[in-house]
Amino acid sequence: MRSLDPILRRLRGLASLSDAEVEFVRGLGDRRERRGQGEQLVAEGAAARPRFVVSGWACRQRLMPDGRRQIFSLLLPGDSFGFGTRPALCSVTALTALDTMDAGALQEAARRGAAPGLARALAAAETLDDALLLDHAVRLGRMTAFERVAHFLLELQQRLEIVGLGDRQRFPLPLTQEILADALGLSVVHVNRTLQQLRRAALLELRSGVAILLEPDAMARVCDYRATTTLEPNKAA
Amino acid sequence: MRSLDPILRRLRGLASLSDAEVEFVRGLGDRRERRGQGEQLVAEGAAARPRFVVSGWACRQRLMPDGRRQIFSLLLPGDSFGFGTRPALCSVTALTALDTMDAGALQEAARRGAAPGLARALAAAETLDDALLLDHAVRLGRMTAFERVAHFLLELQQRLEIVGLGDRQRFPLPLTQEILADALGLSVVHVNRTLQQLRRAALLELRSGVAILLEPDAMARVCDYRATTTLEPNKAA
DNA sequence: CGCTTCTTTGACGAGCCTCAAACTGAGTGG
DNA sequence: CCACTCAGTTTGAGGCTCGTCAAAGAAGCG
Repeated sequence: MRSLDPILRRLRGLASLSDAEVEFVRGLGDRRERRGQGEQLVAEGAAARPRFVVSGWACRQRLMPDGRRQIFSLLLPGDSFGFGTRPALCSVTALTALDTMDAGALQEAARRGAAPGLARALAAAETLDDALLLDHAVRLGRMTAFERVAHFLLELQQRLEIVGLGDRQRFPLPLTQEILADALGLSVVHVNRTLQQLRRAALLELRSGVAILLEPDAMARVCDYRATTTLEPNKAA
Repeated sequence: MRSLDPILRRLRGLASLSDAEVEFVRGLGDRRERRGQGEQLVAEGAAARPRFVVSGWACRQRLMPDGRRQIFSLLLPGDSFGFGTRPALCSVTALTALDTMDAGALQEAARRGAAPGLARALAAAETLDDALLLDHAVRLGRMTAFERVAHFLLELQQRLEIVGLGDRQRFPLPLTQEILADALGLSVVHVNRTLQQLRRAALLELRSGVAILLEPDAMARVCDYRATTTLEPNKAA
């Protein structure tokens, strides 16, 4: 089941999994759900069931009554959401067409101790999410528009490379500038101008949904990007 | 032990506690630690031991190499930090002189099922922290300076009232404008001018470390403030 | 008191936003 | 196959918000 690769790559990057655990995840393949762009997967305050993103992009977000939106994080293929038993603190919305997979059985297995590796991977995933949210708060509160965009693109590059959807320089970016604006706390117009600035600086190329970081290291320097990782890197391949 | 009131008030606001559990918390009173203003309580990446703030204010924050600072949340009397077993994602620093109390025994009791009420309260506290962090991200990303300050003051009013350190209008505010600036993603000068704007609008009074919200409801309207609470309010007094 | 920290004020400029309109490209239907 | 539409991107003009720099008050504190 090739389509589960991002999920497995992500989990194995977060903790070592036994062969049985890998098979267990592969066996989850049923219980898919397909959602269209713009559909809400989880409402704020609702009890969510645990799921993985199989393909497509989603986000956690909140809307203000006057229409302003803040995106807290992007959910990429391989990412999980709805774990933990509490009601959702923000809504989850599909940014593109989306395939998700139910992970209730996985959560249950981890909970009762049947899959220690998976349990560790899920805990690490949660920690990583929290760390990325702090990174995001720093972007929003203390970085310039130029730094925010660069920093955000570097984060996406890293996360997508981990799940096998991009390399060190190139990755899919199926987002409108409006979505970037709502994630980065900027206006659409200013996102547009900032992207042009990155292009003029020969740091970035954008072509039909693909981003190319021409000089990732230089880009990381201008925004003080440092990869956010968990502390237990996977020792196994 | 009157000094433990904020802690007990907060926990009982998050979940119903048995009498035994209340006594258990009271019995924790030893193992205090006193820290001076500016001291770091937890370093980023360090393993933290669980503690309560008994008195004084602290914050979670990150520093950028060039000196920029982002404050993620304030820790008020009654607040806990260092729970959970993972290394700290950001540092914790005393904003005033500070008294903390070790809560290792409490965490242990909750973990092994000996104190279900306390366990629920701790889980609710964590959820609330997460929710407040999302509120904060919305402030940083999508609110004007005026809205940010108003919204932040309303949050503080609510949290302090819960722990018995203020009423509907009045509460202690032992923060410099620089700290407010680093929390709200603004410059000190602009925080100053925004506070004056709130005073001119007859919404706020500040006198020697005490804030007075002259019209909390009007203030809540201008920044669309809605109290962030957990879903299990305490039924008992 | 004299020092330091914090607050306040002014002047100025840059960053970012808003409004508005033109442009592009990918459907879509005639 | 060609308008036509619609979402998204780009550009321009103008202005407000907010930041920076600098210095003057005010307020704690030893």
